Amino acid sequence: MTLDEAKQHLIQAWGTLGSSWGVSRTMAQVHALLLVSPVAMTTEDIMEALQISRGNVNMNVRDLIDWGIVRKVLKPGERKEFFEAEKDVWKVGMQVAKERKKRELEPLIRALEQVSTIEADITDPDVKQFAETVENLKKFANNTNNTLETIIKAEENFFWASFFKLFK
Amino acid sequence: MTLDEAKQHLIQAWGTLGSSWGVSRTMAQVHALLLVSPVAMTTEDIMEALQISRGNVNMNVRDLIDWGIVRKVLKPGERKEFFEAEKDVWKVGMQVAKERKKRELEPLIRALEQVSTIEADITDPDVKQFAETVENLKKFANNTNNTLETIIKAEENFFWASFFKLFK
DNA sequence: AAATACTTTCAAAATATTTTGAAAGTTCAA
DNA sequence: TTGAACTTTCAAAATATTTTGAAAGTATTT
Repeated sequence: MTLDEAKQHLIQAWGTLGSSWGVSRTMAQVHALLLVSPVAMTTEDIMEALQISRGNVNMNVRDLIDWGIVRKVLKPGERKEFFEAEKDVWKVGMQVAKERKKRELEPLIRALEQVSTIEADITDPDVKQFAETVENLKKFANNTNNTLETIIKAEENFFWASFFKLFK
Repeated sequence: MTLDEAKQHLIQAWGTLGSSWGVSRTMAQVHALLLVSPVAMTTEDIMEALQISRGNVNMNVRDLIDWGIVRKVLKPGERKEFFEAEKDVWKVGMQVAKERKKRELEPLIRALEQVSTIEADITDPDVKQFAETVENLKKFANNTNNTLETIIKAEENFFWASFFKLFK
């Protein structure tokens, strides 16, 4: 397998996986492309490499930037914008965990809070069982949220710790 | 908020969230419906409650059964099949983690193994950096896989432990 | 100020996914 | 074996998502 074949394979695999992670195939492919590119790429480069339109590249790159896993880089003397992916896979993982927590878990927790304001006869066994299910869901969601929070915090501290070591 | 309103709210919220978890809205809604139903439901009940077609109910219930979070129950004397959701949200969470591990993480790891069989000049800096990125992805994926494995195993042991306690 | 080099937007087109419902399949009782 | 009660399948329709590309927008140079 040559380098280019290997890259193609990885981009394909990443793209396929994307869909099960709630990310569109193209967005995942753009991410993979930047991840394995040794240099920052322009919109044109990405269009060419993945055979997709300008608008498509623009939207997906913007989303990846929103996720905090791709950066815009400006090269002195160049008008064009270049894009590069965060290469530290741990940081990528943490960033994704952080965003998913914010986008998925937190809205769920808010919805559950809402639903648990139900005002009904607590002696009704149906009400009681519903209240219990919601309570369990809340506990579960909060527990997951806290666990993620702890892991993310720990990772961030670890990151800053190694960062500050540079100045010691 | 009445019981029925609260149920509707929860079913809606669960459905909305489903999409970001790579599960179709309807499948998530069927799950939520069964989760908050105090009794097992028939295909007709689900059709009625969610206003969806027979075929749709059939497919989604089958998928939920595949995920291991909904069970078919047969009532003596009844020809119809009834469905009920696993009510223990921890078990549901573990089951989902287990399935996602199998369906998403494991294929990724296999793809990465494939890609790392690249045979190319290791002195080429581009090849070297690619190999490194793949190596890091592998480490990350394996680490996540092992962590999940450990958590799932721990939960299962815990479950069986409490189960056996019943007989002490 | 005008031309140039780029980026962004967004309505329409293409594509992918989900849903329907009727027909085919299955099971069971008589 | 037939018919009634139910479940499953799947091609076509409906719906949702993604992609395109040209026009509008923005920034920089001349």
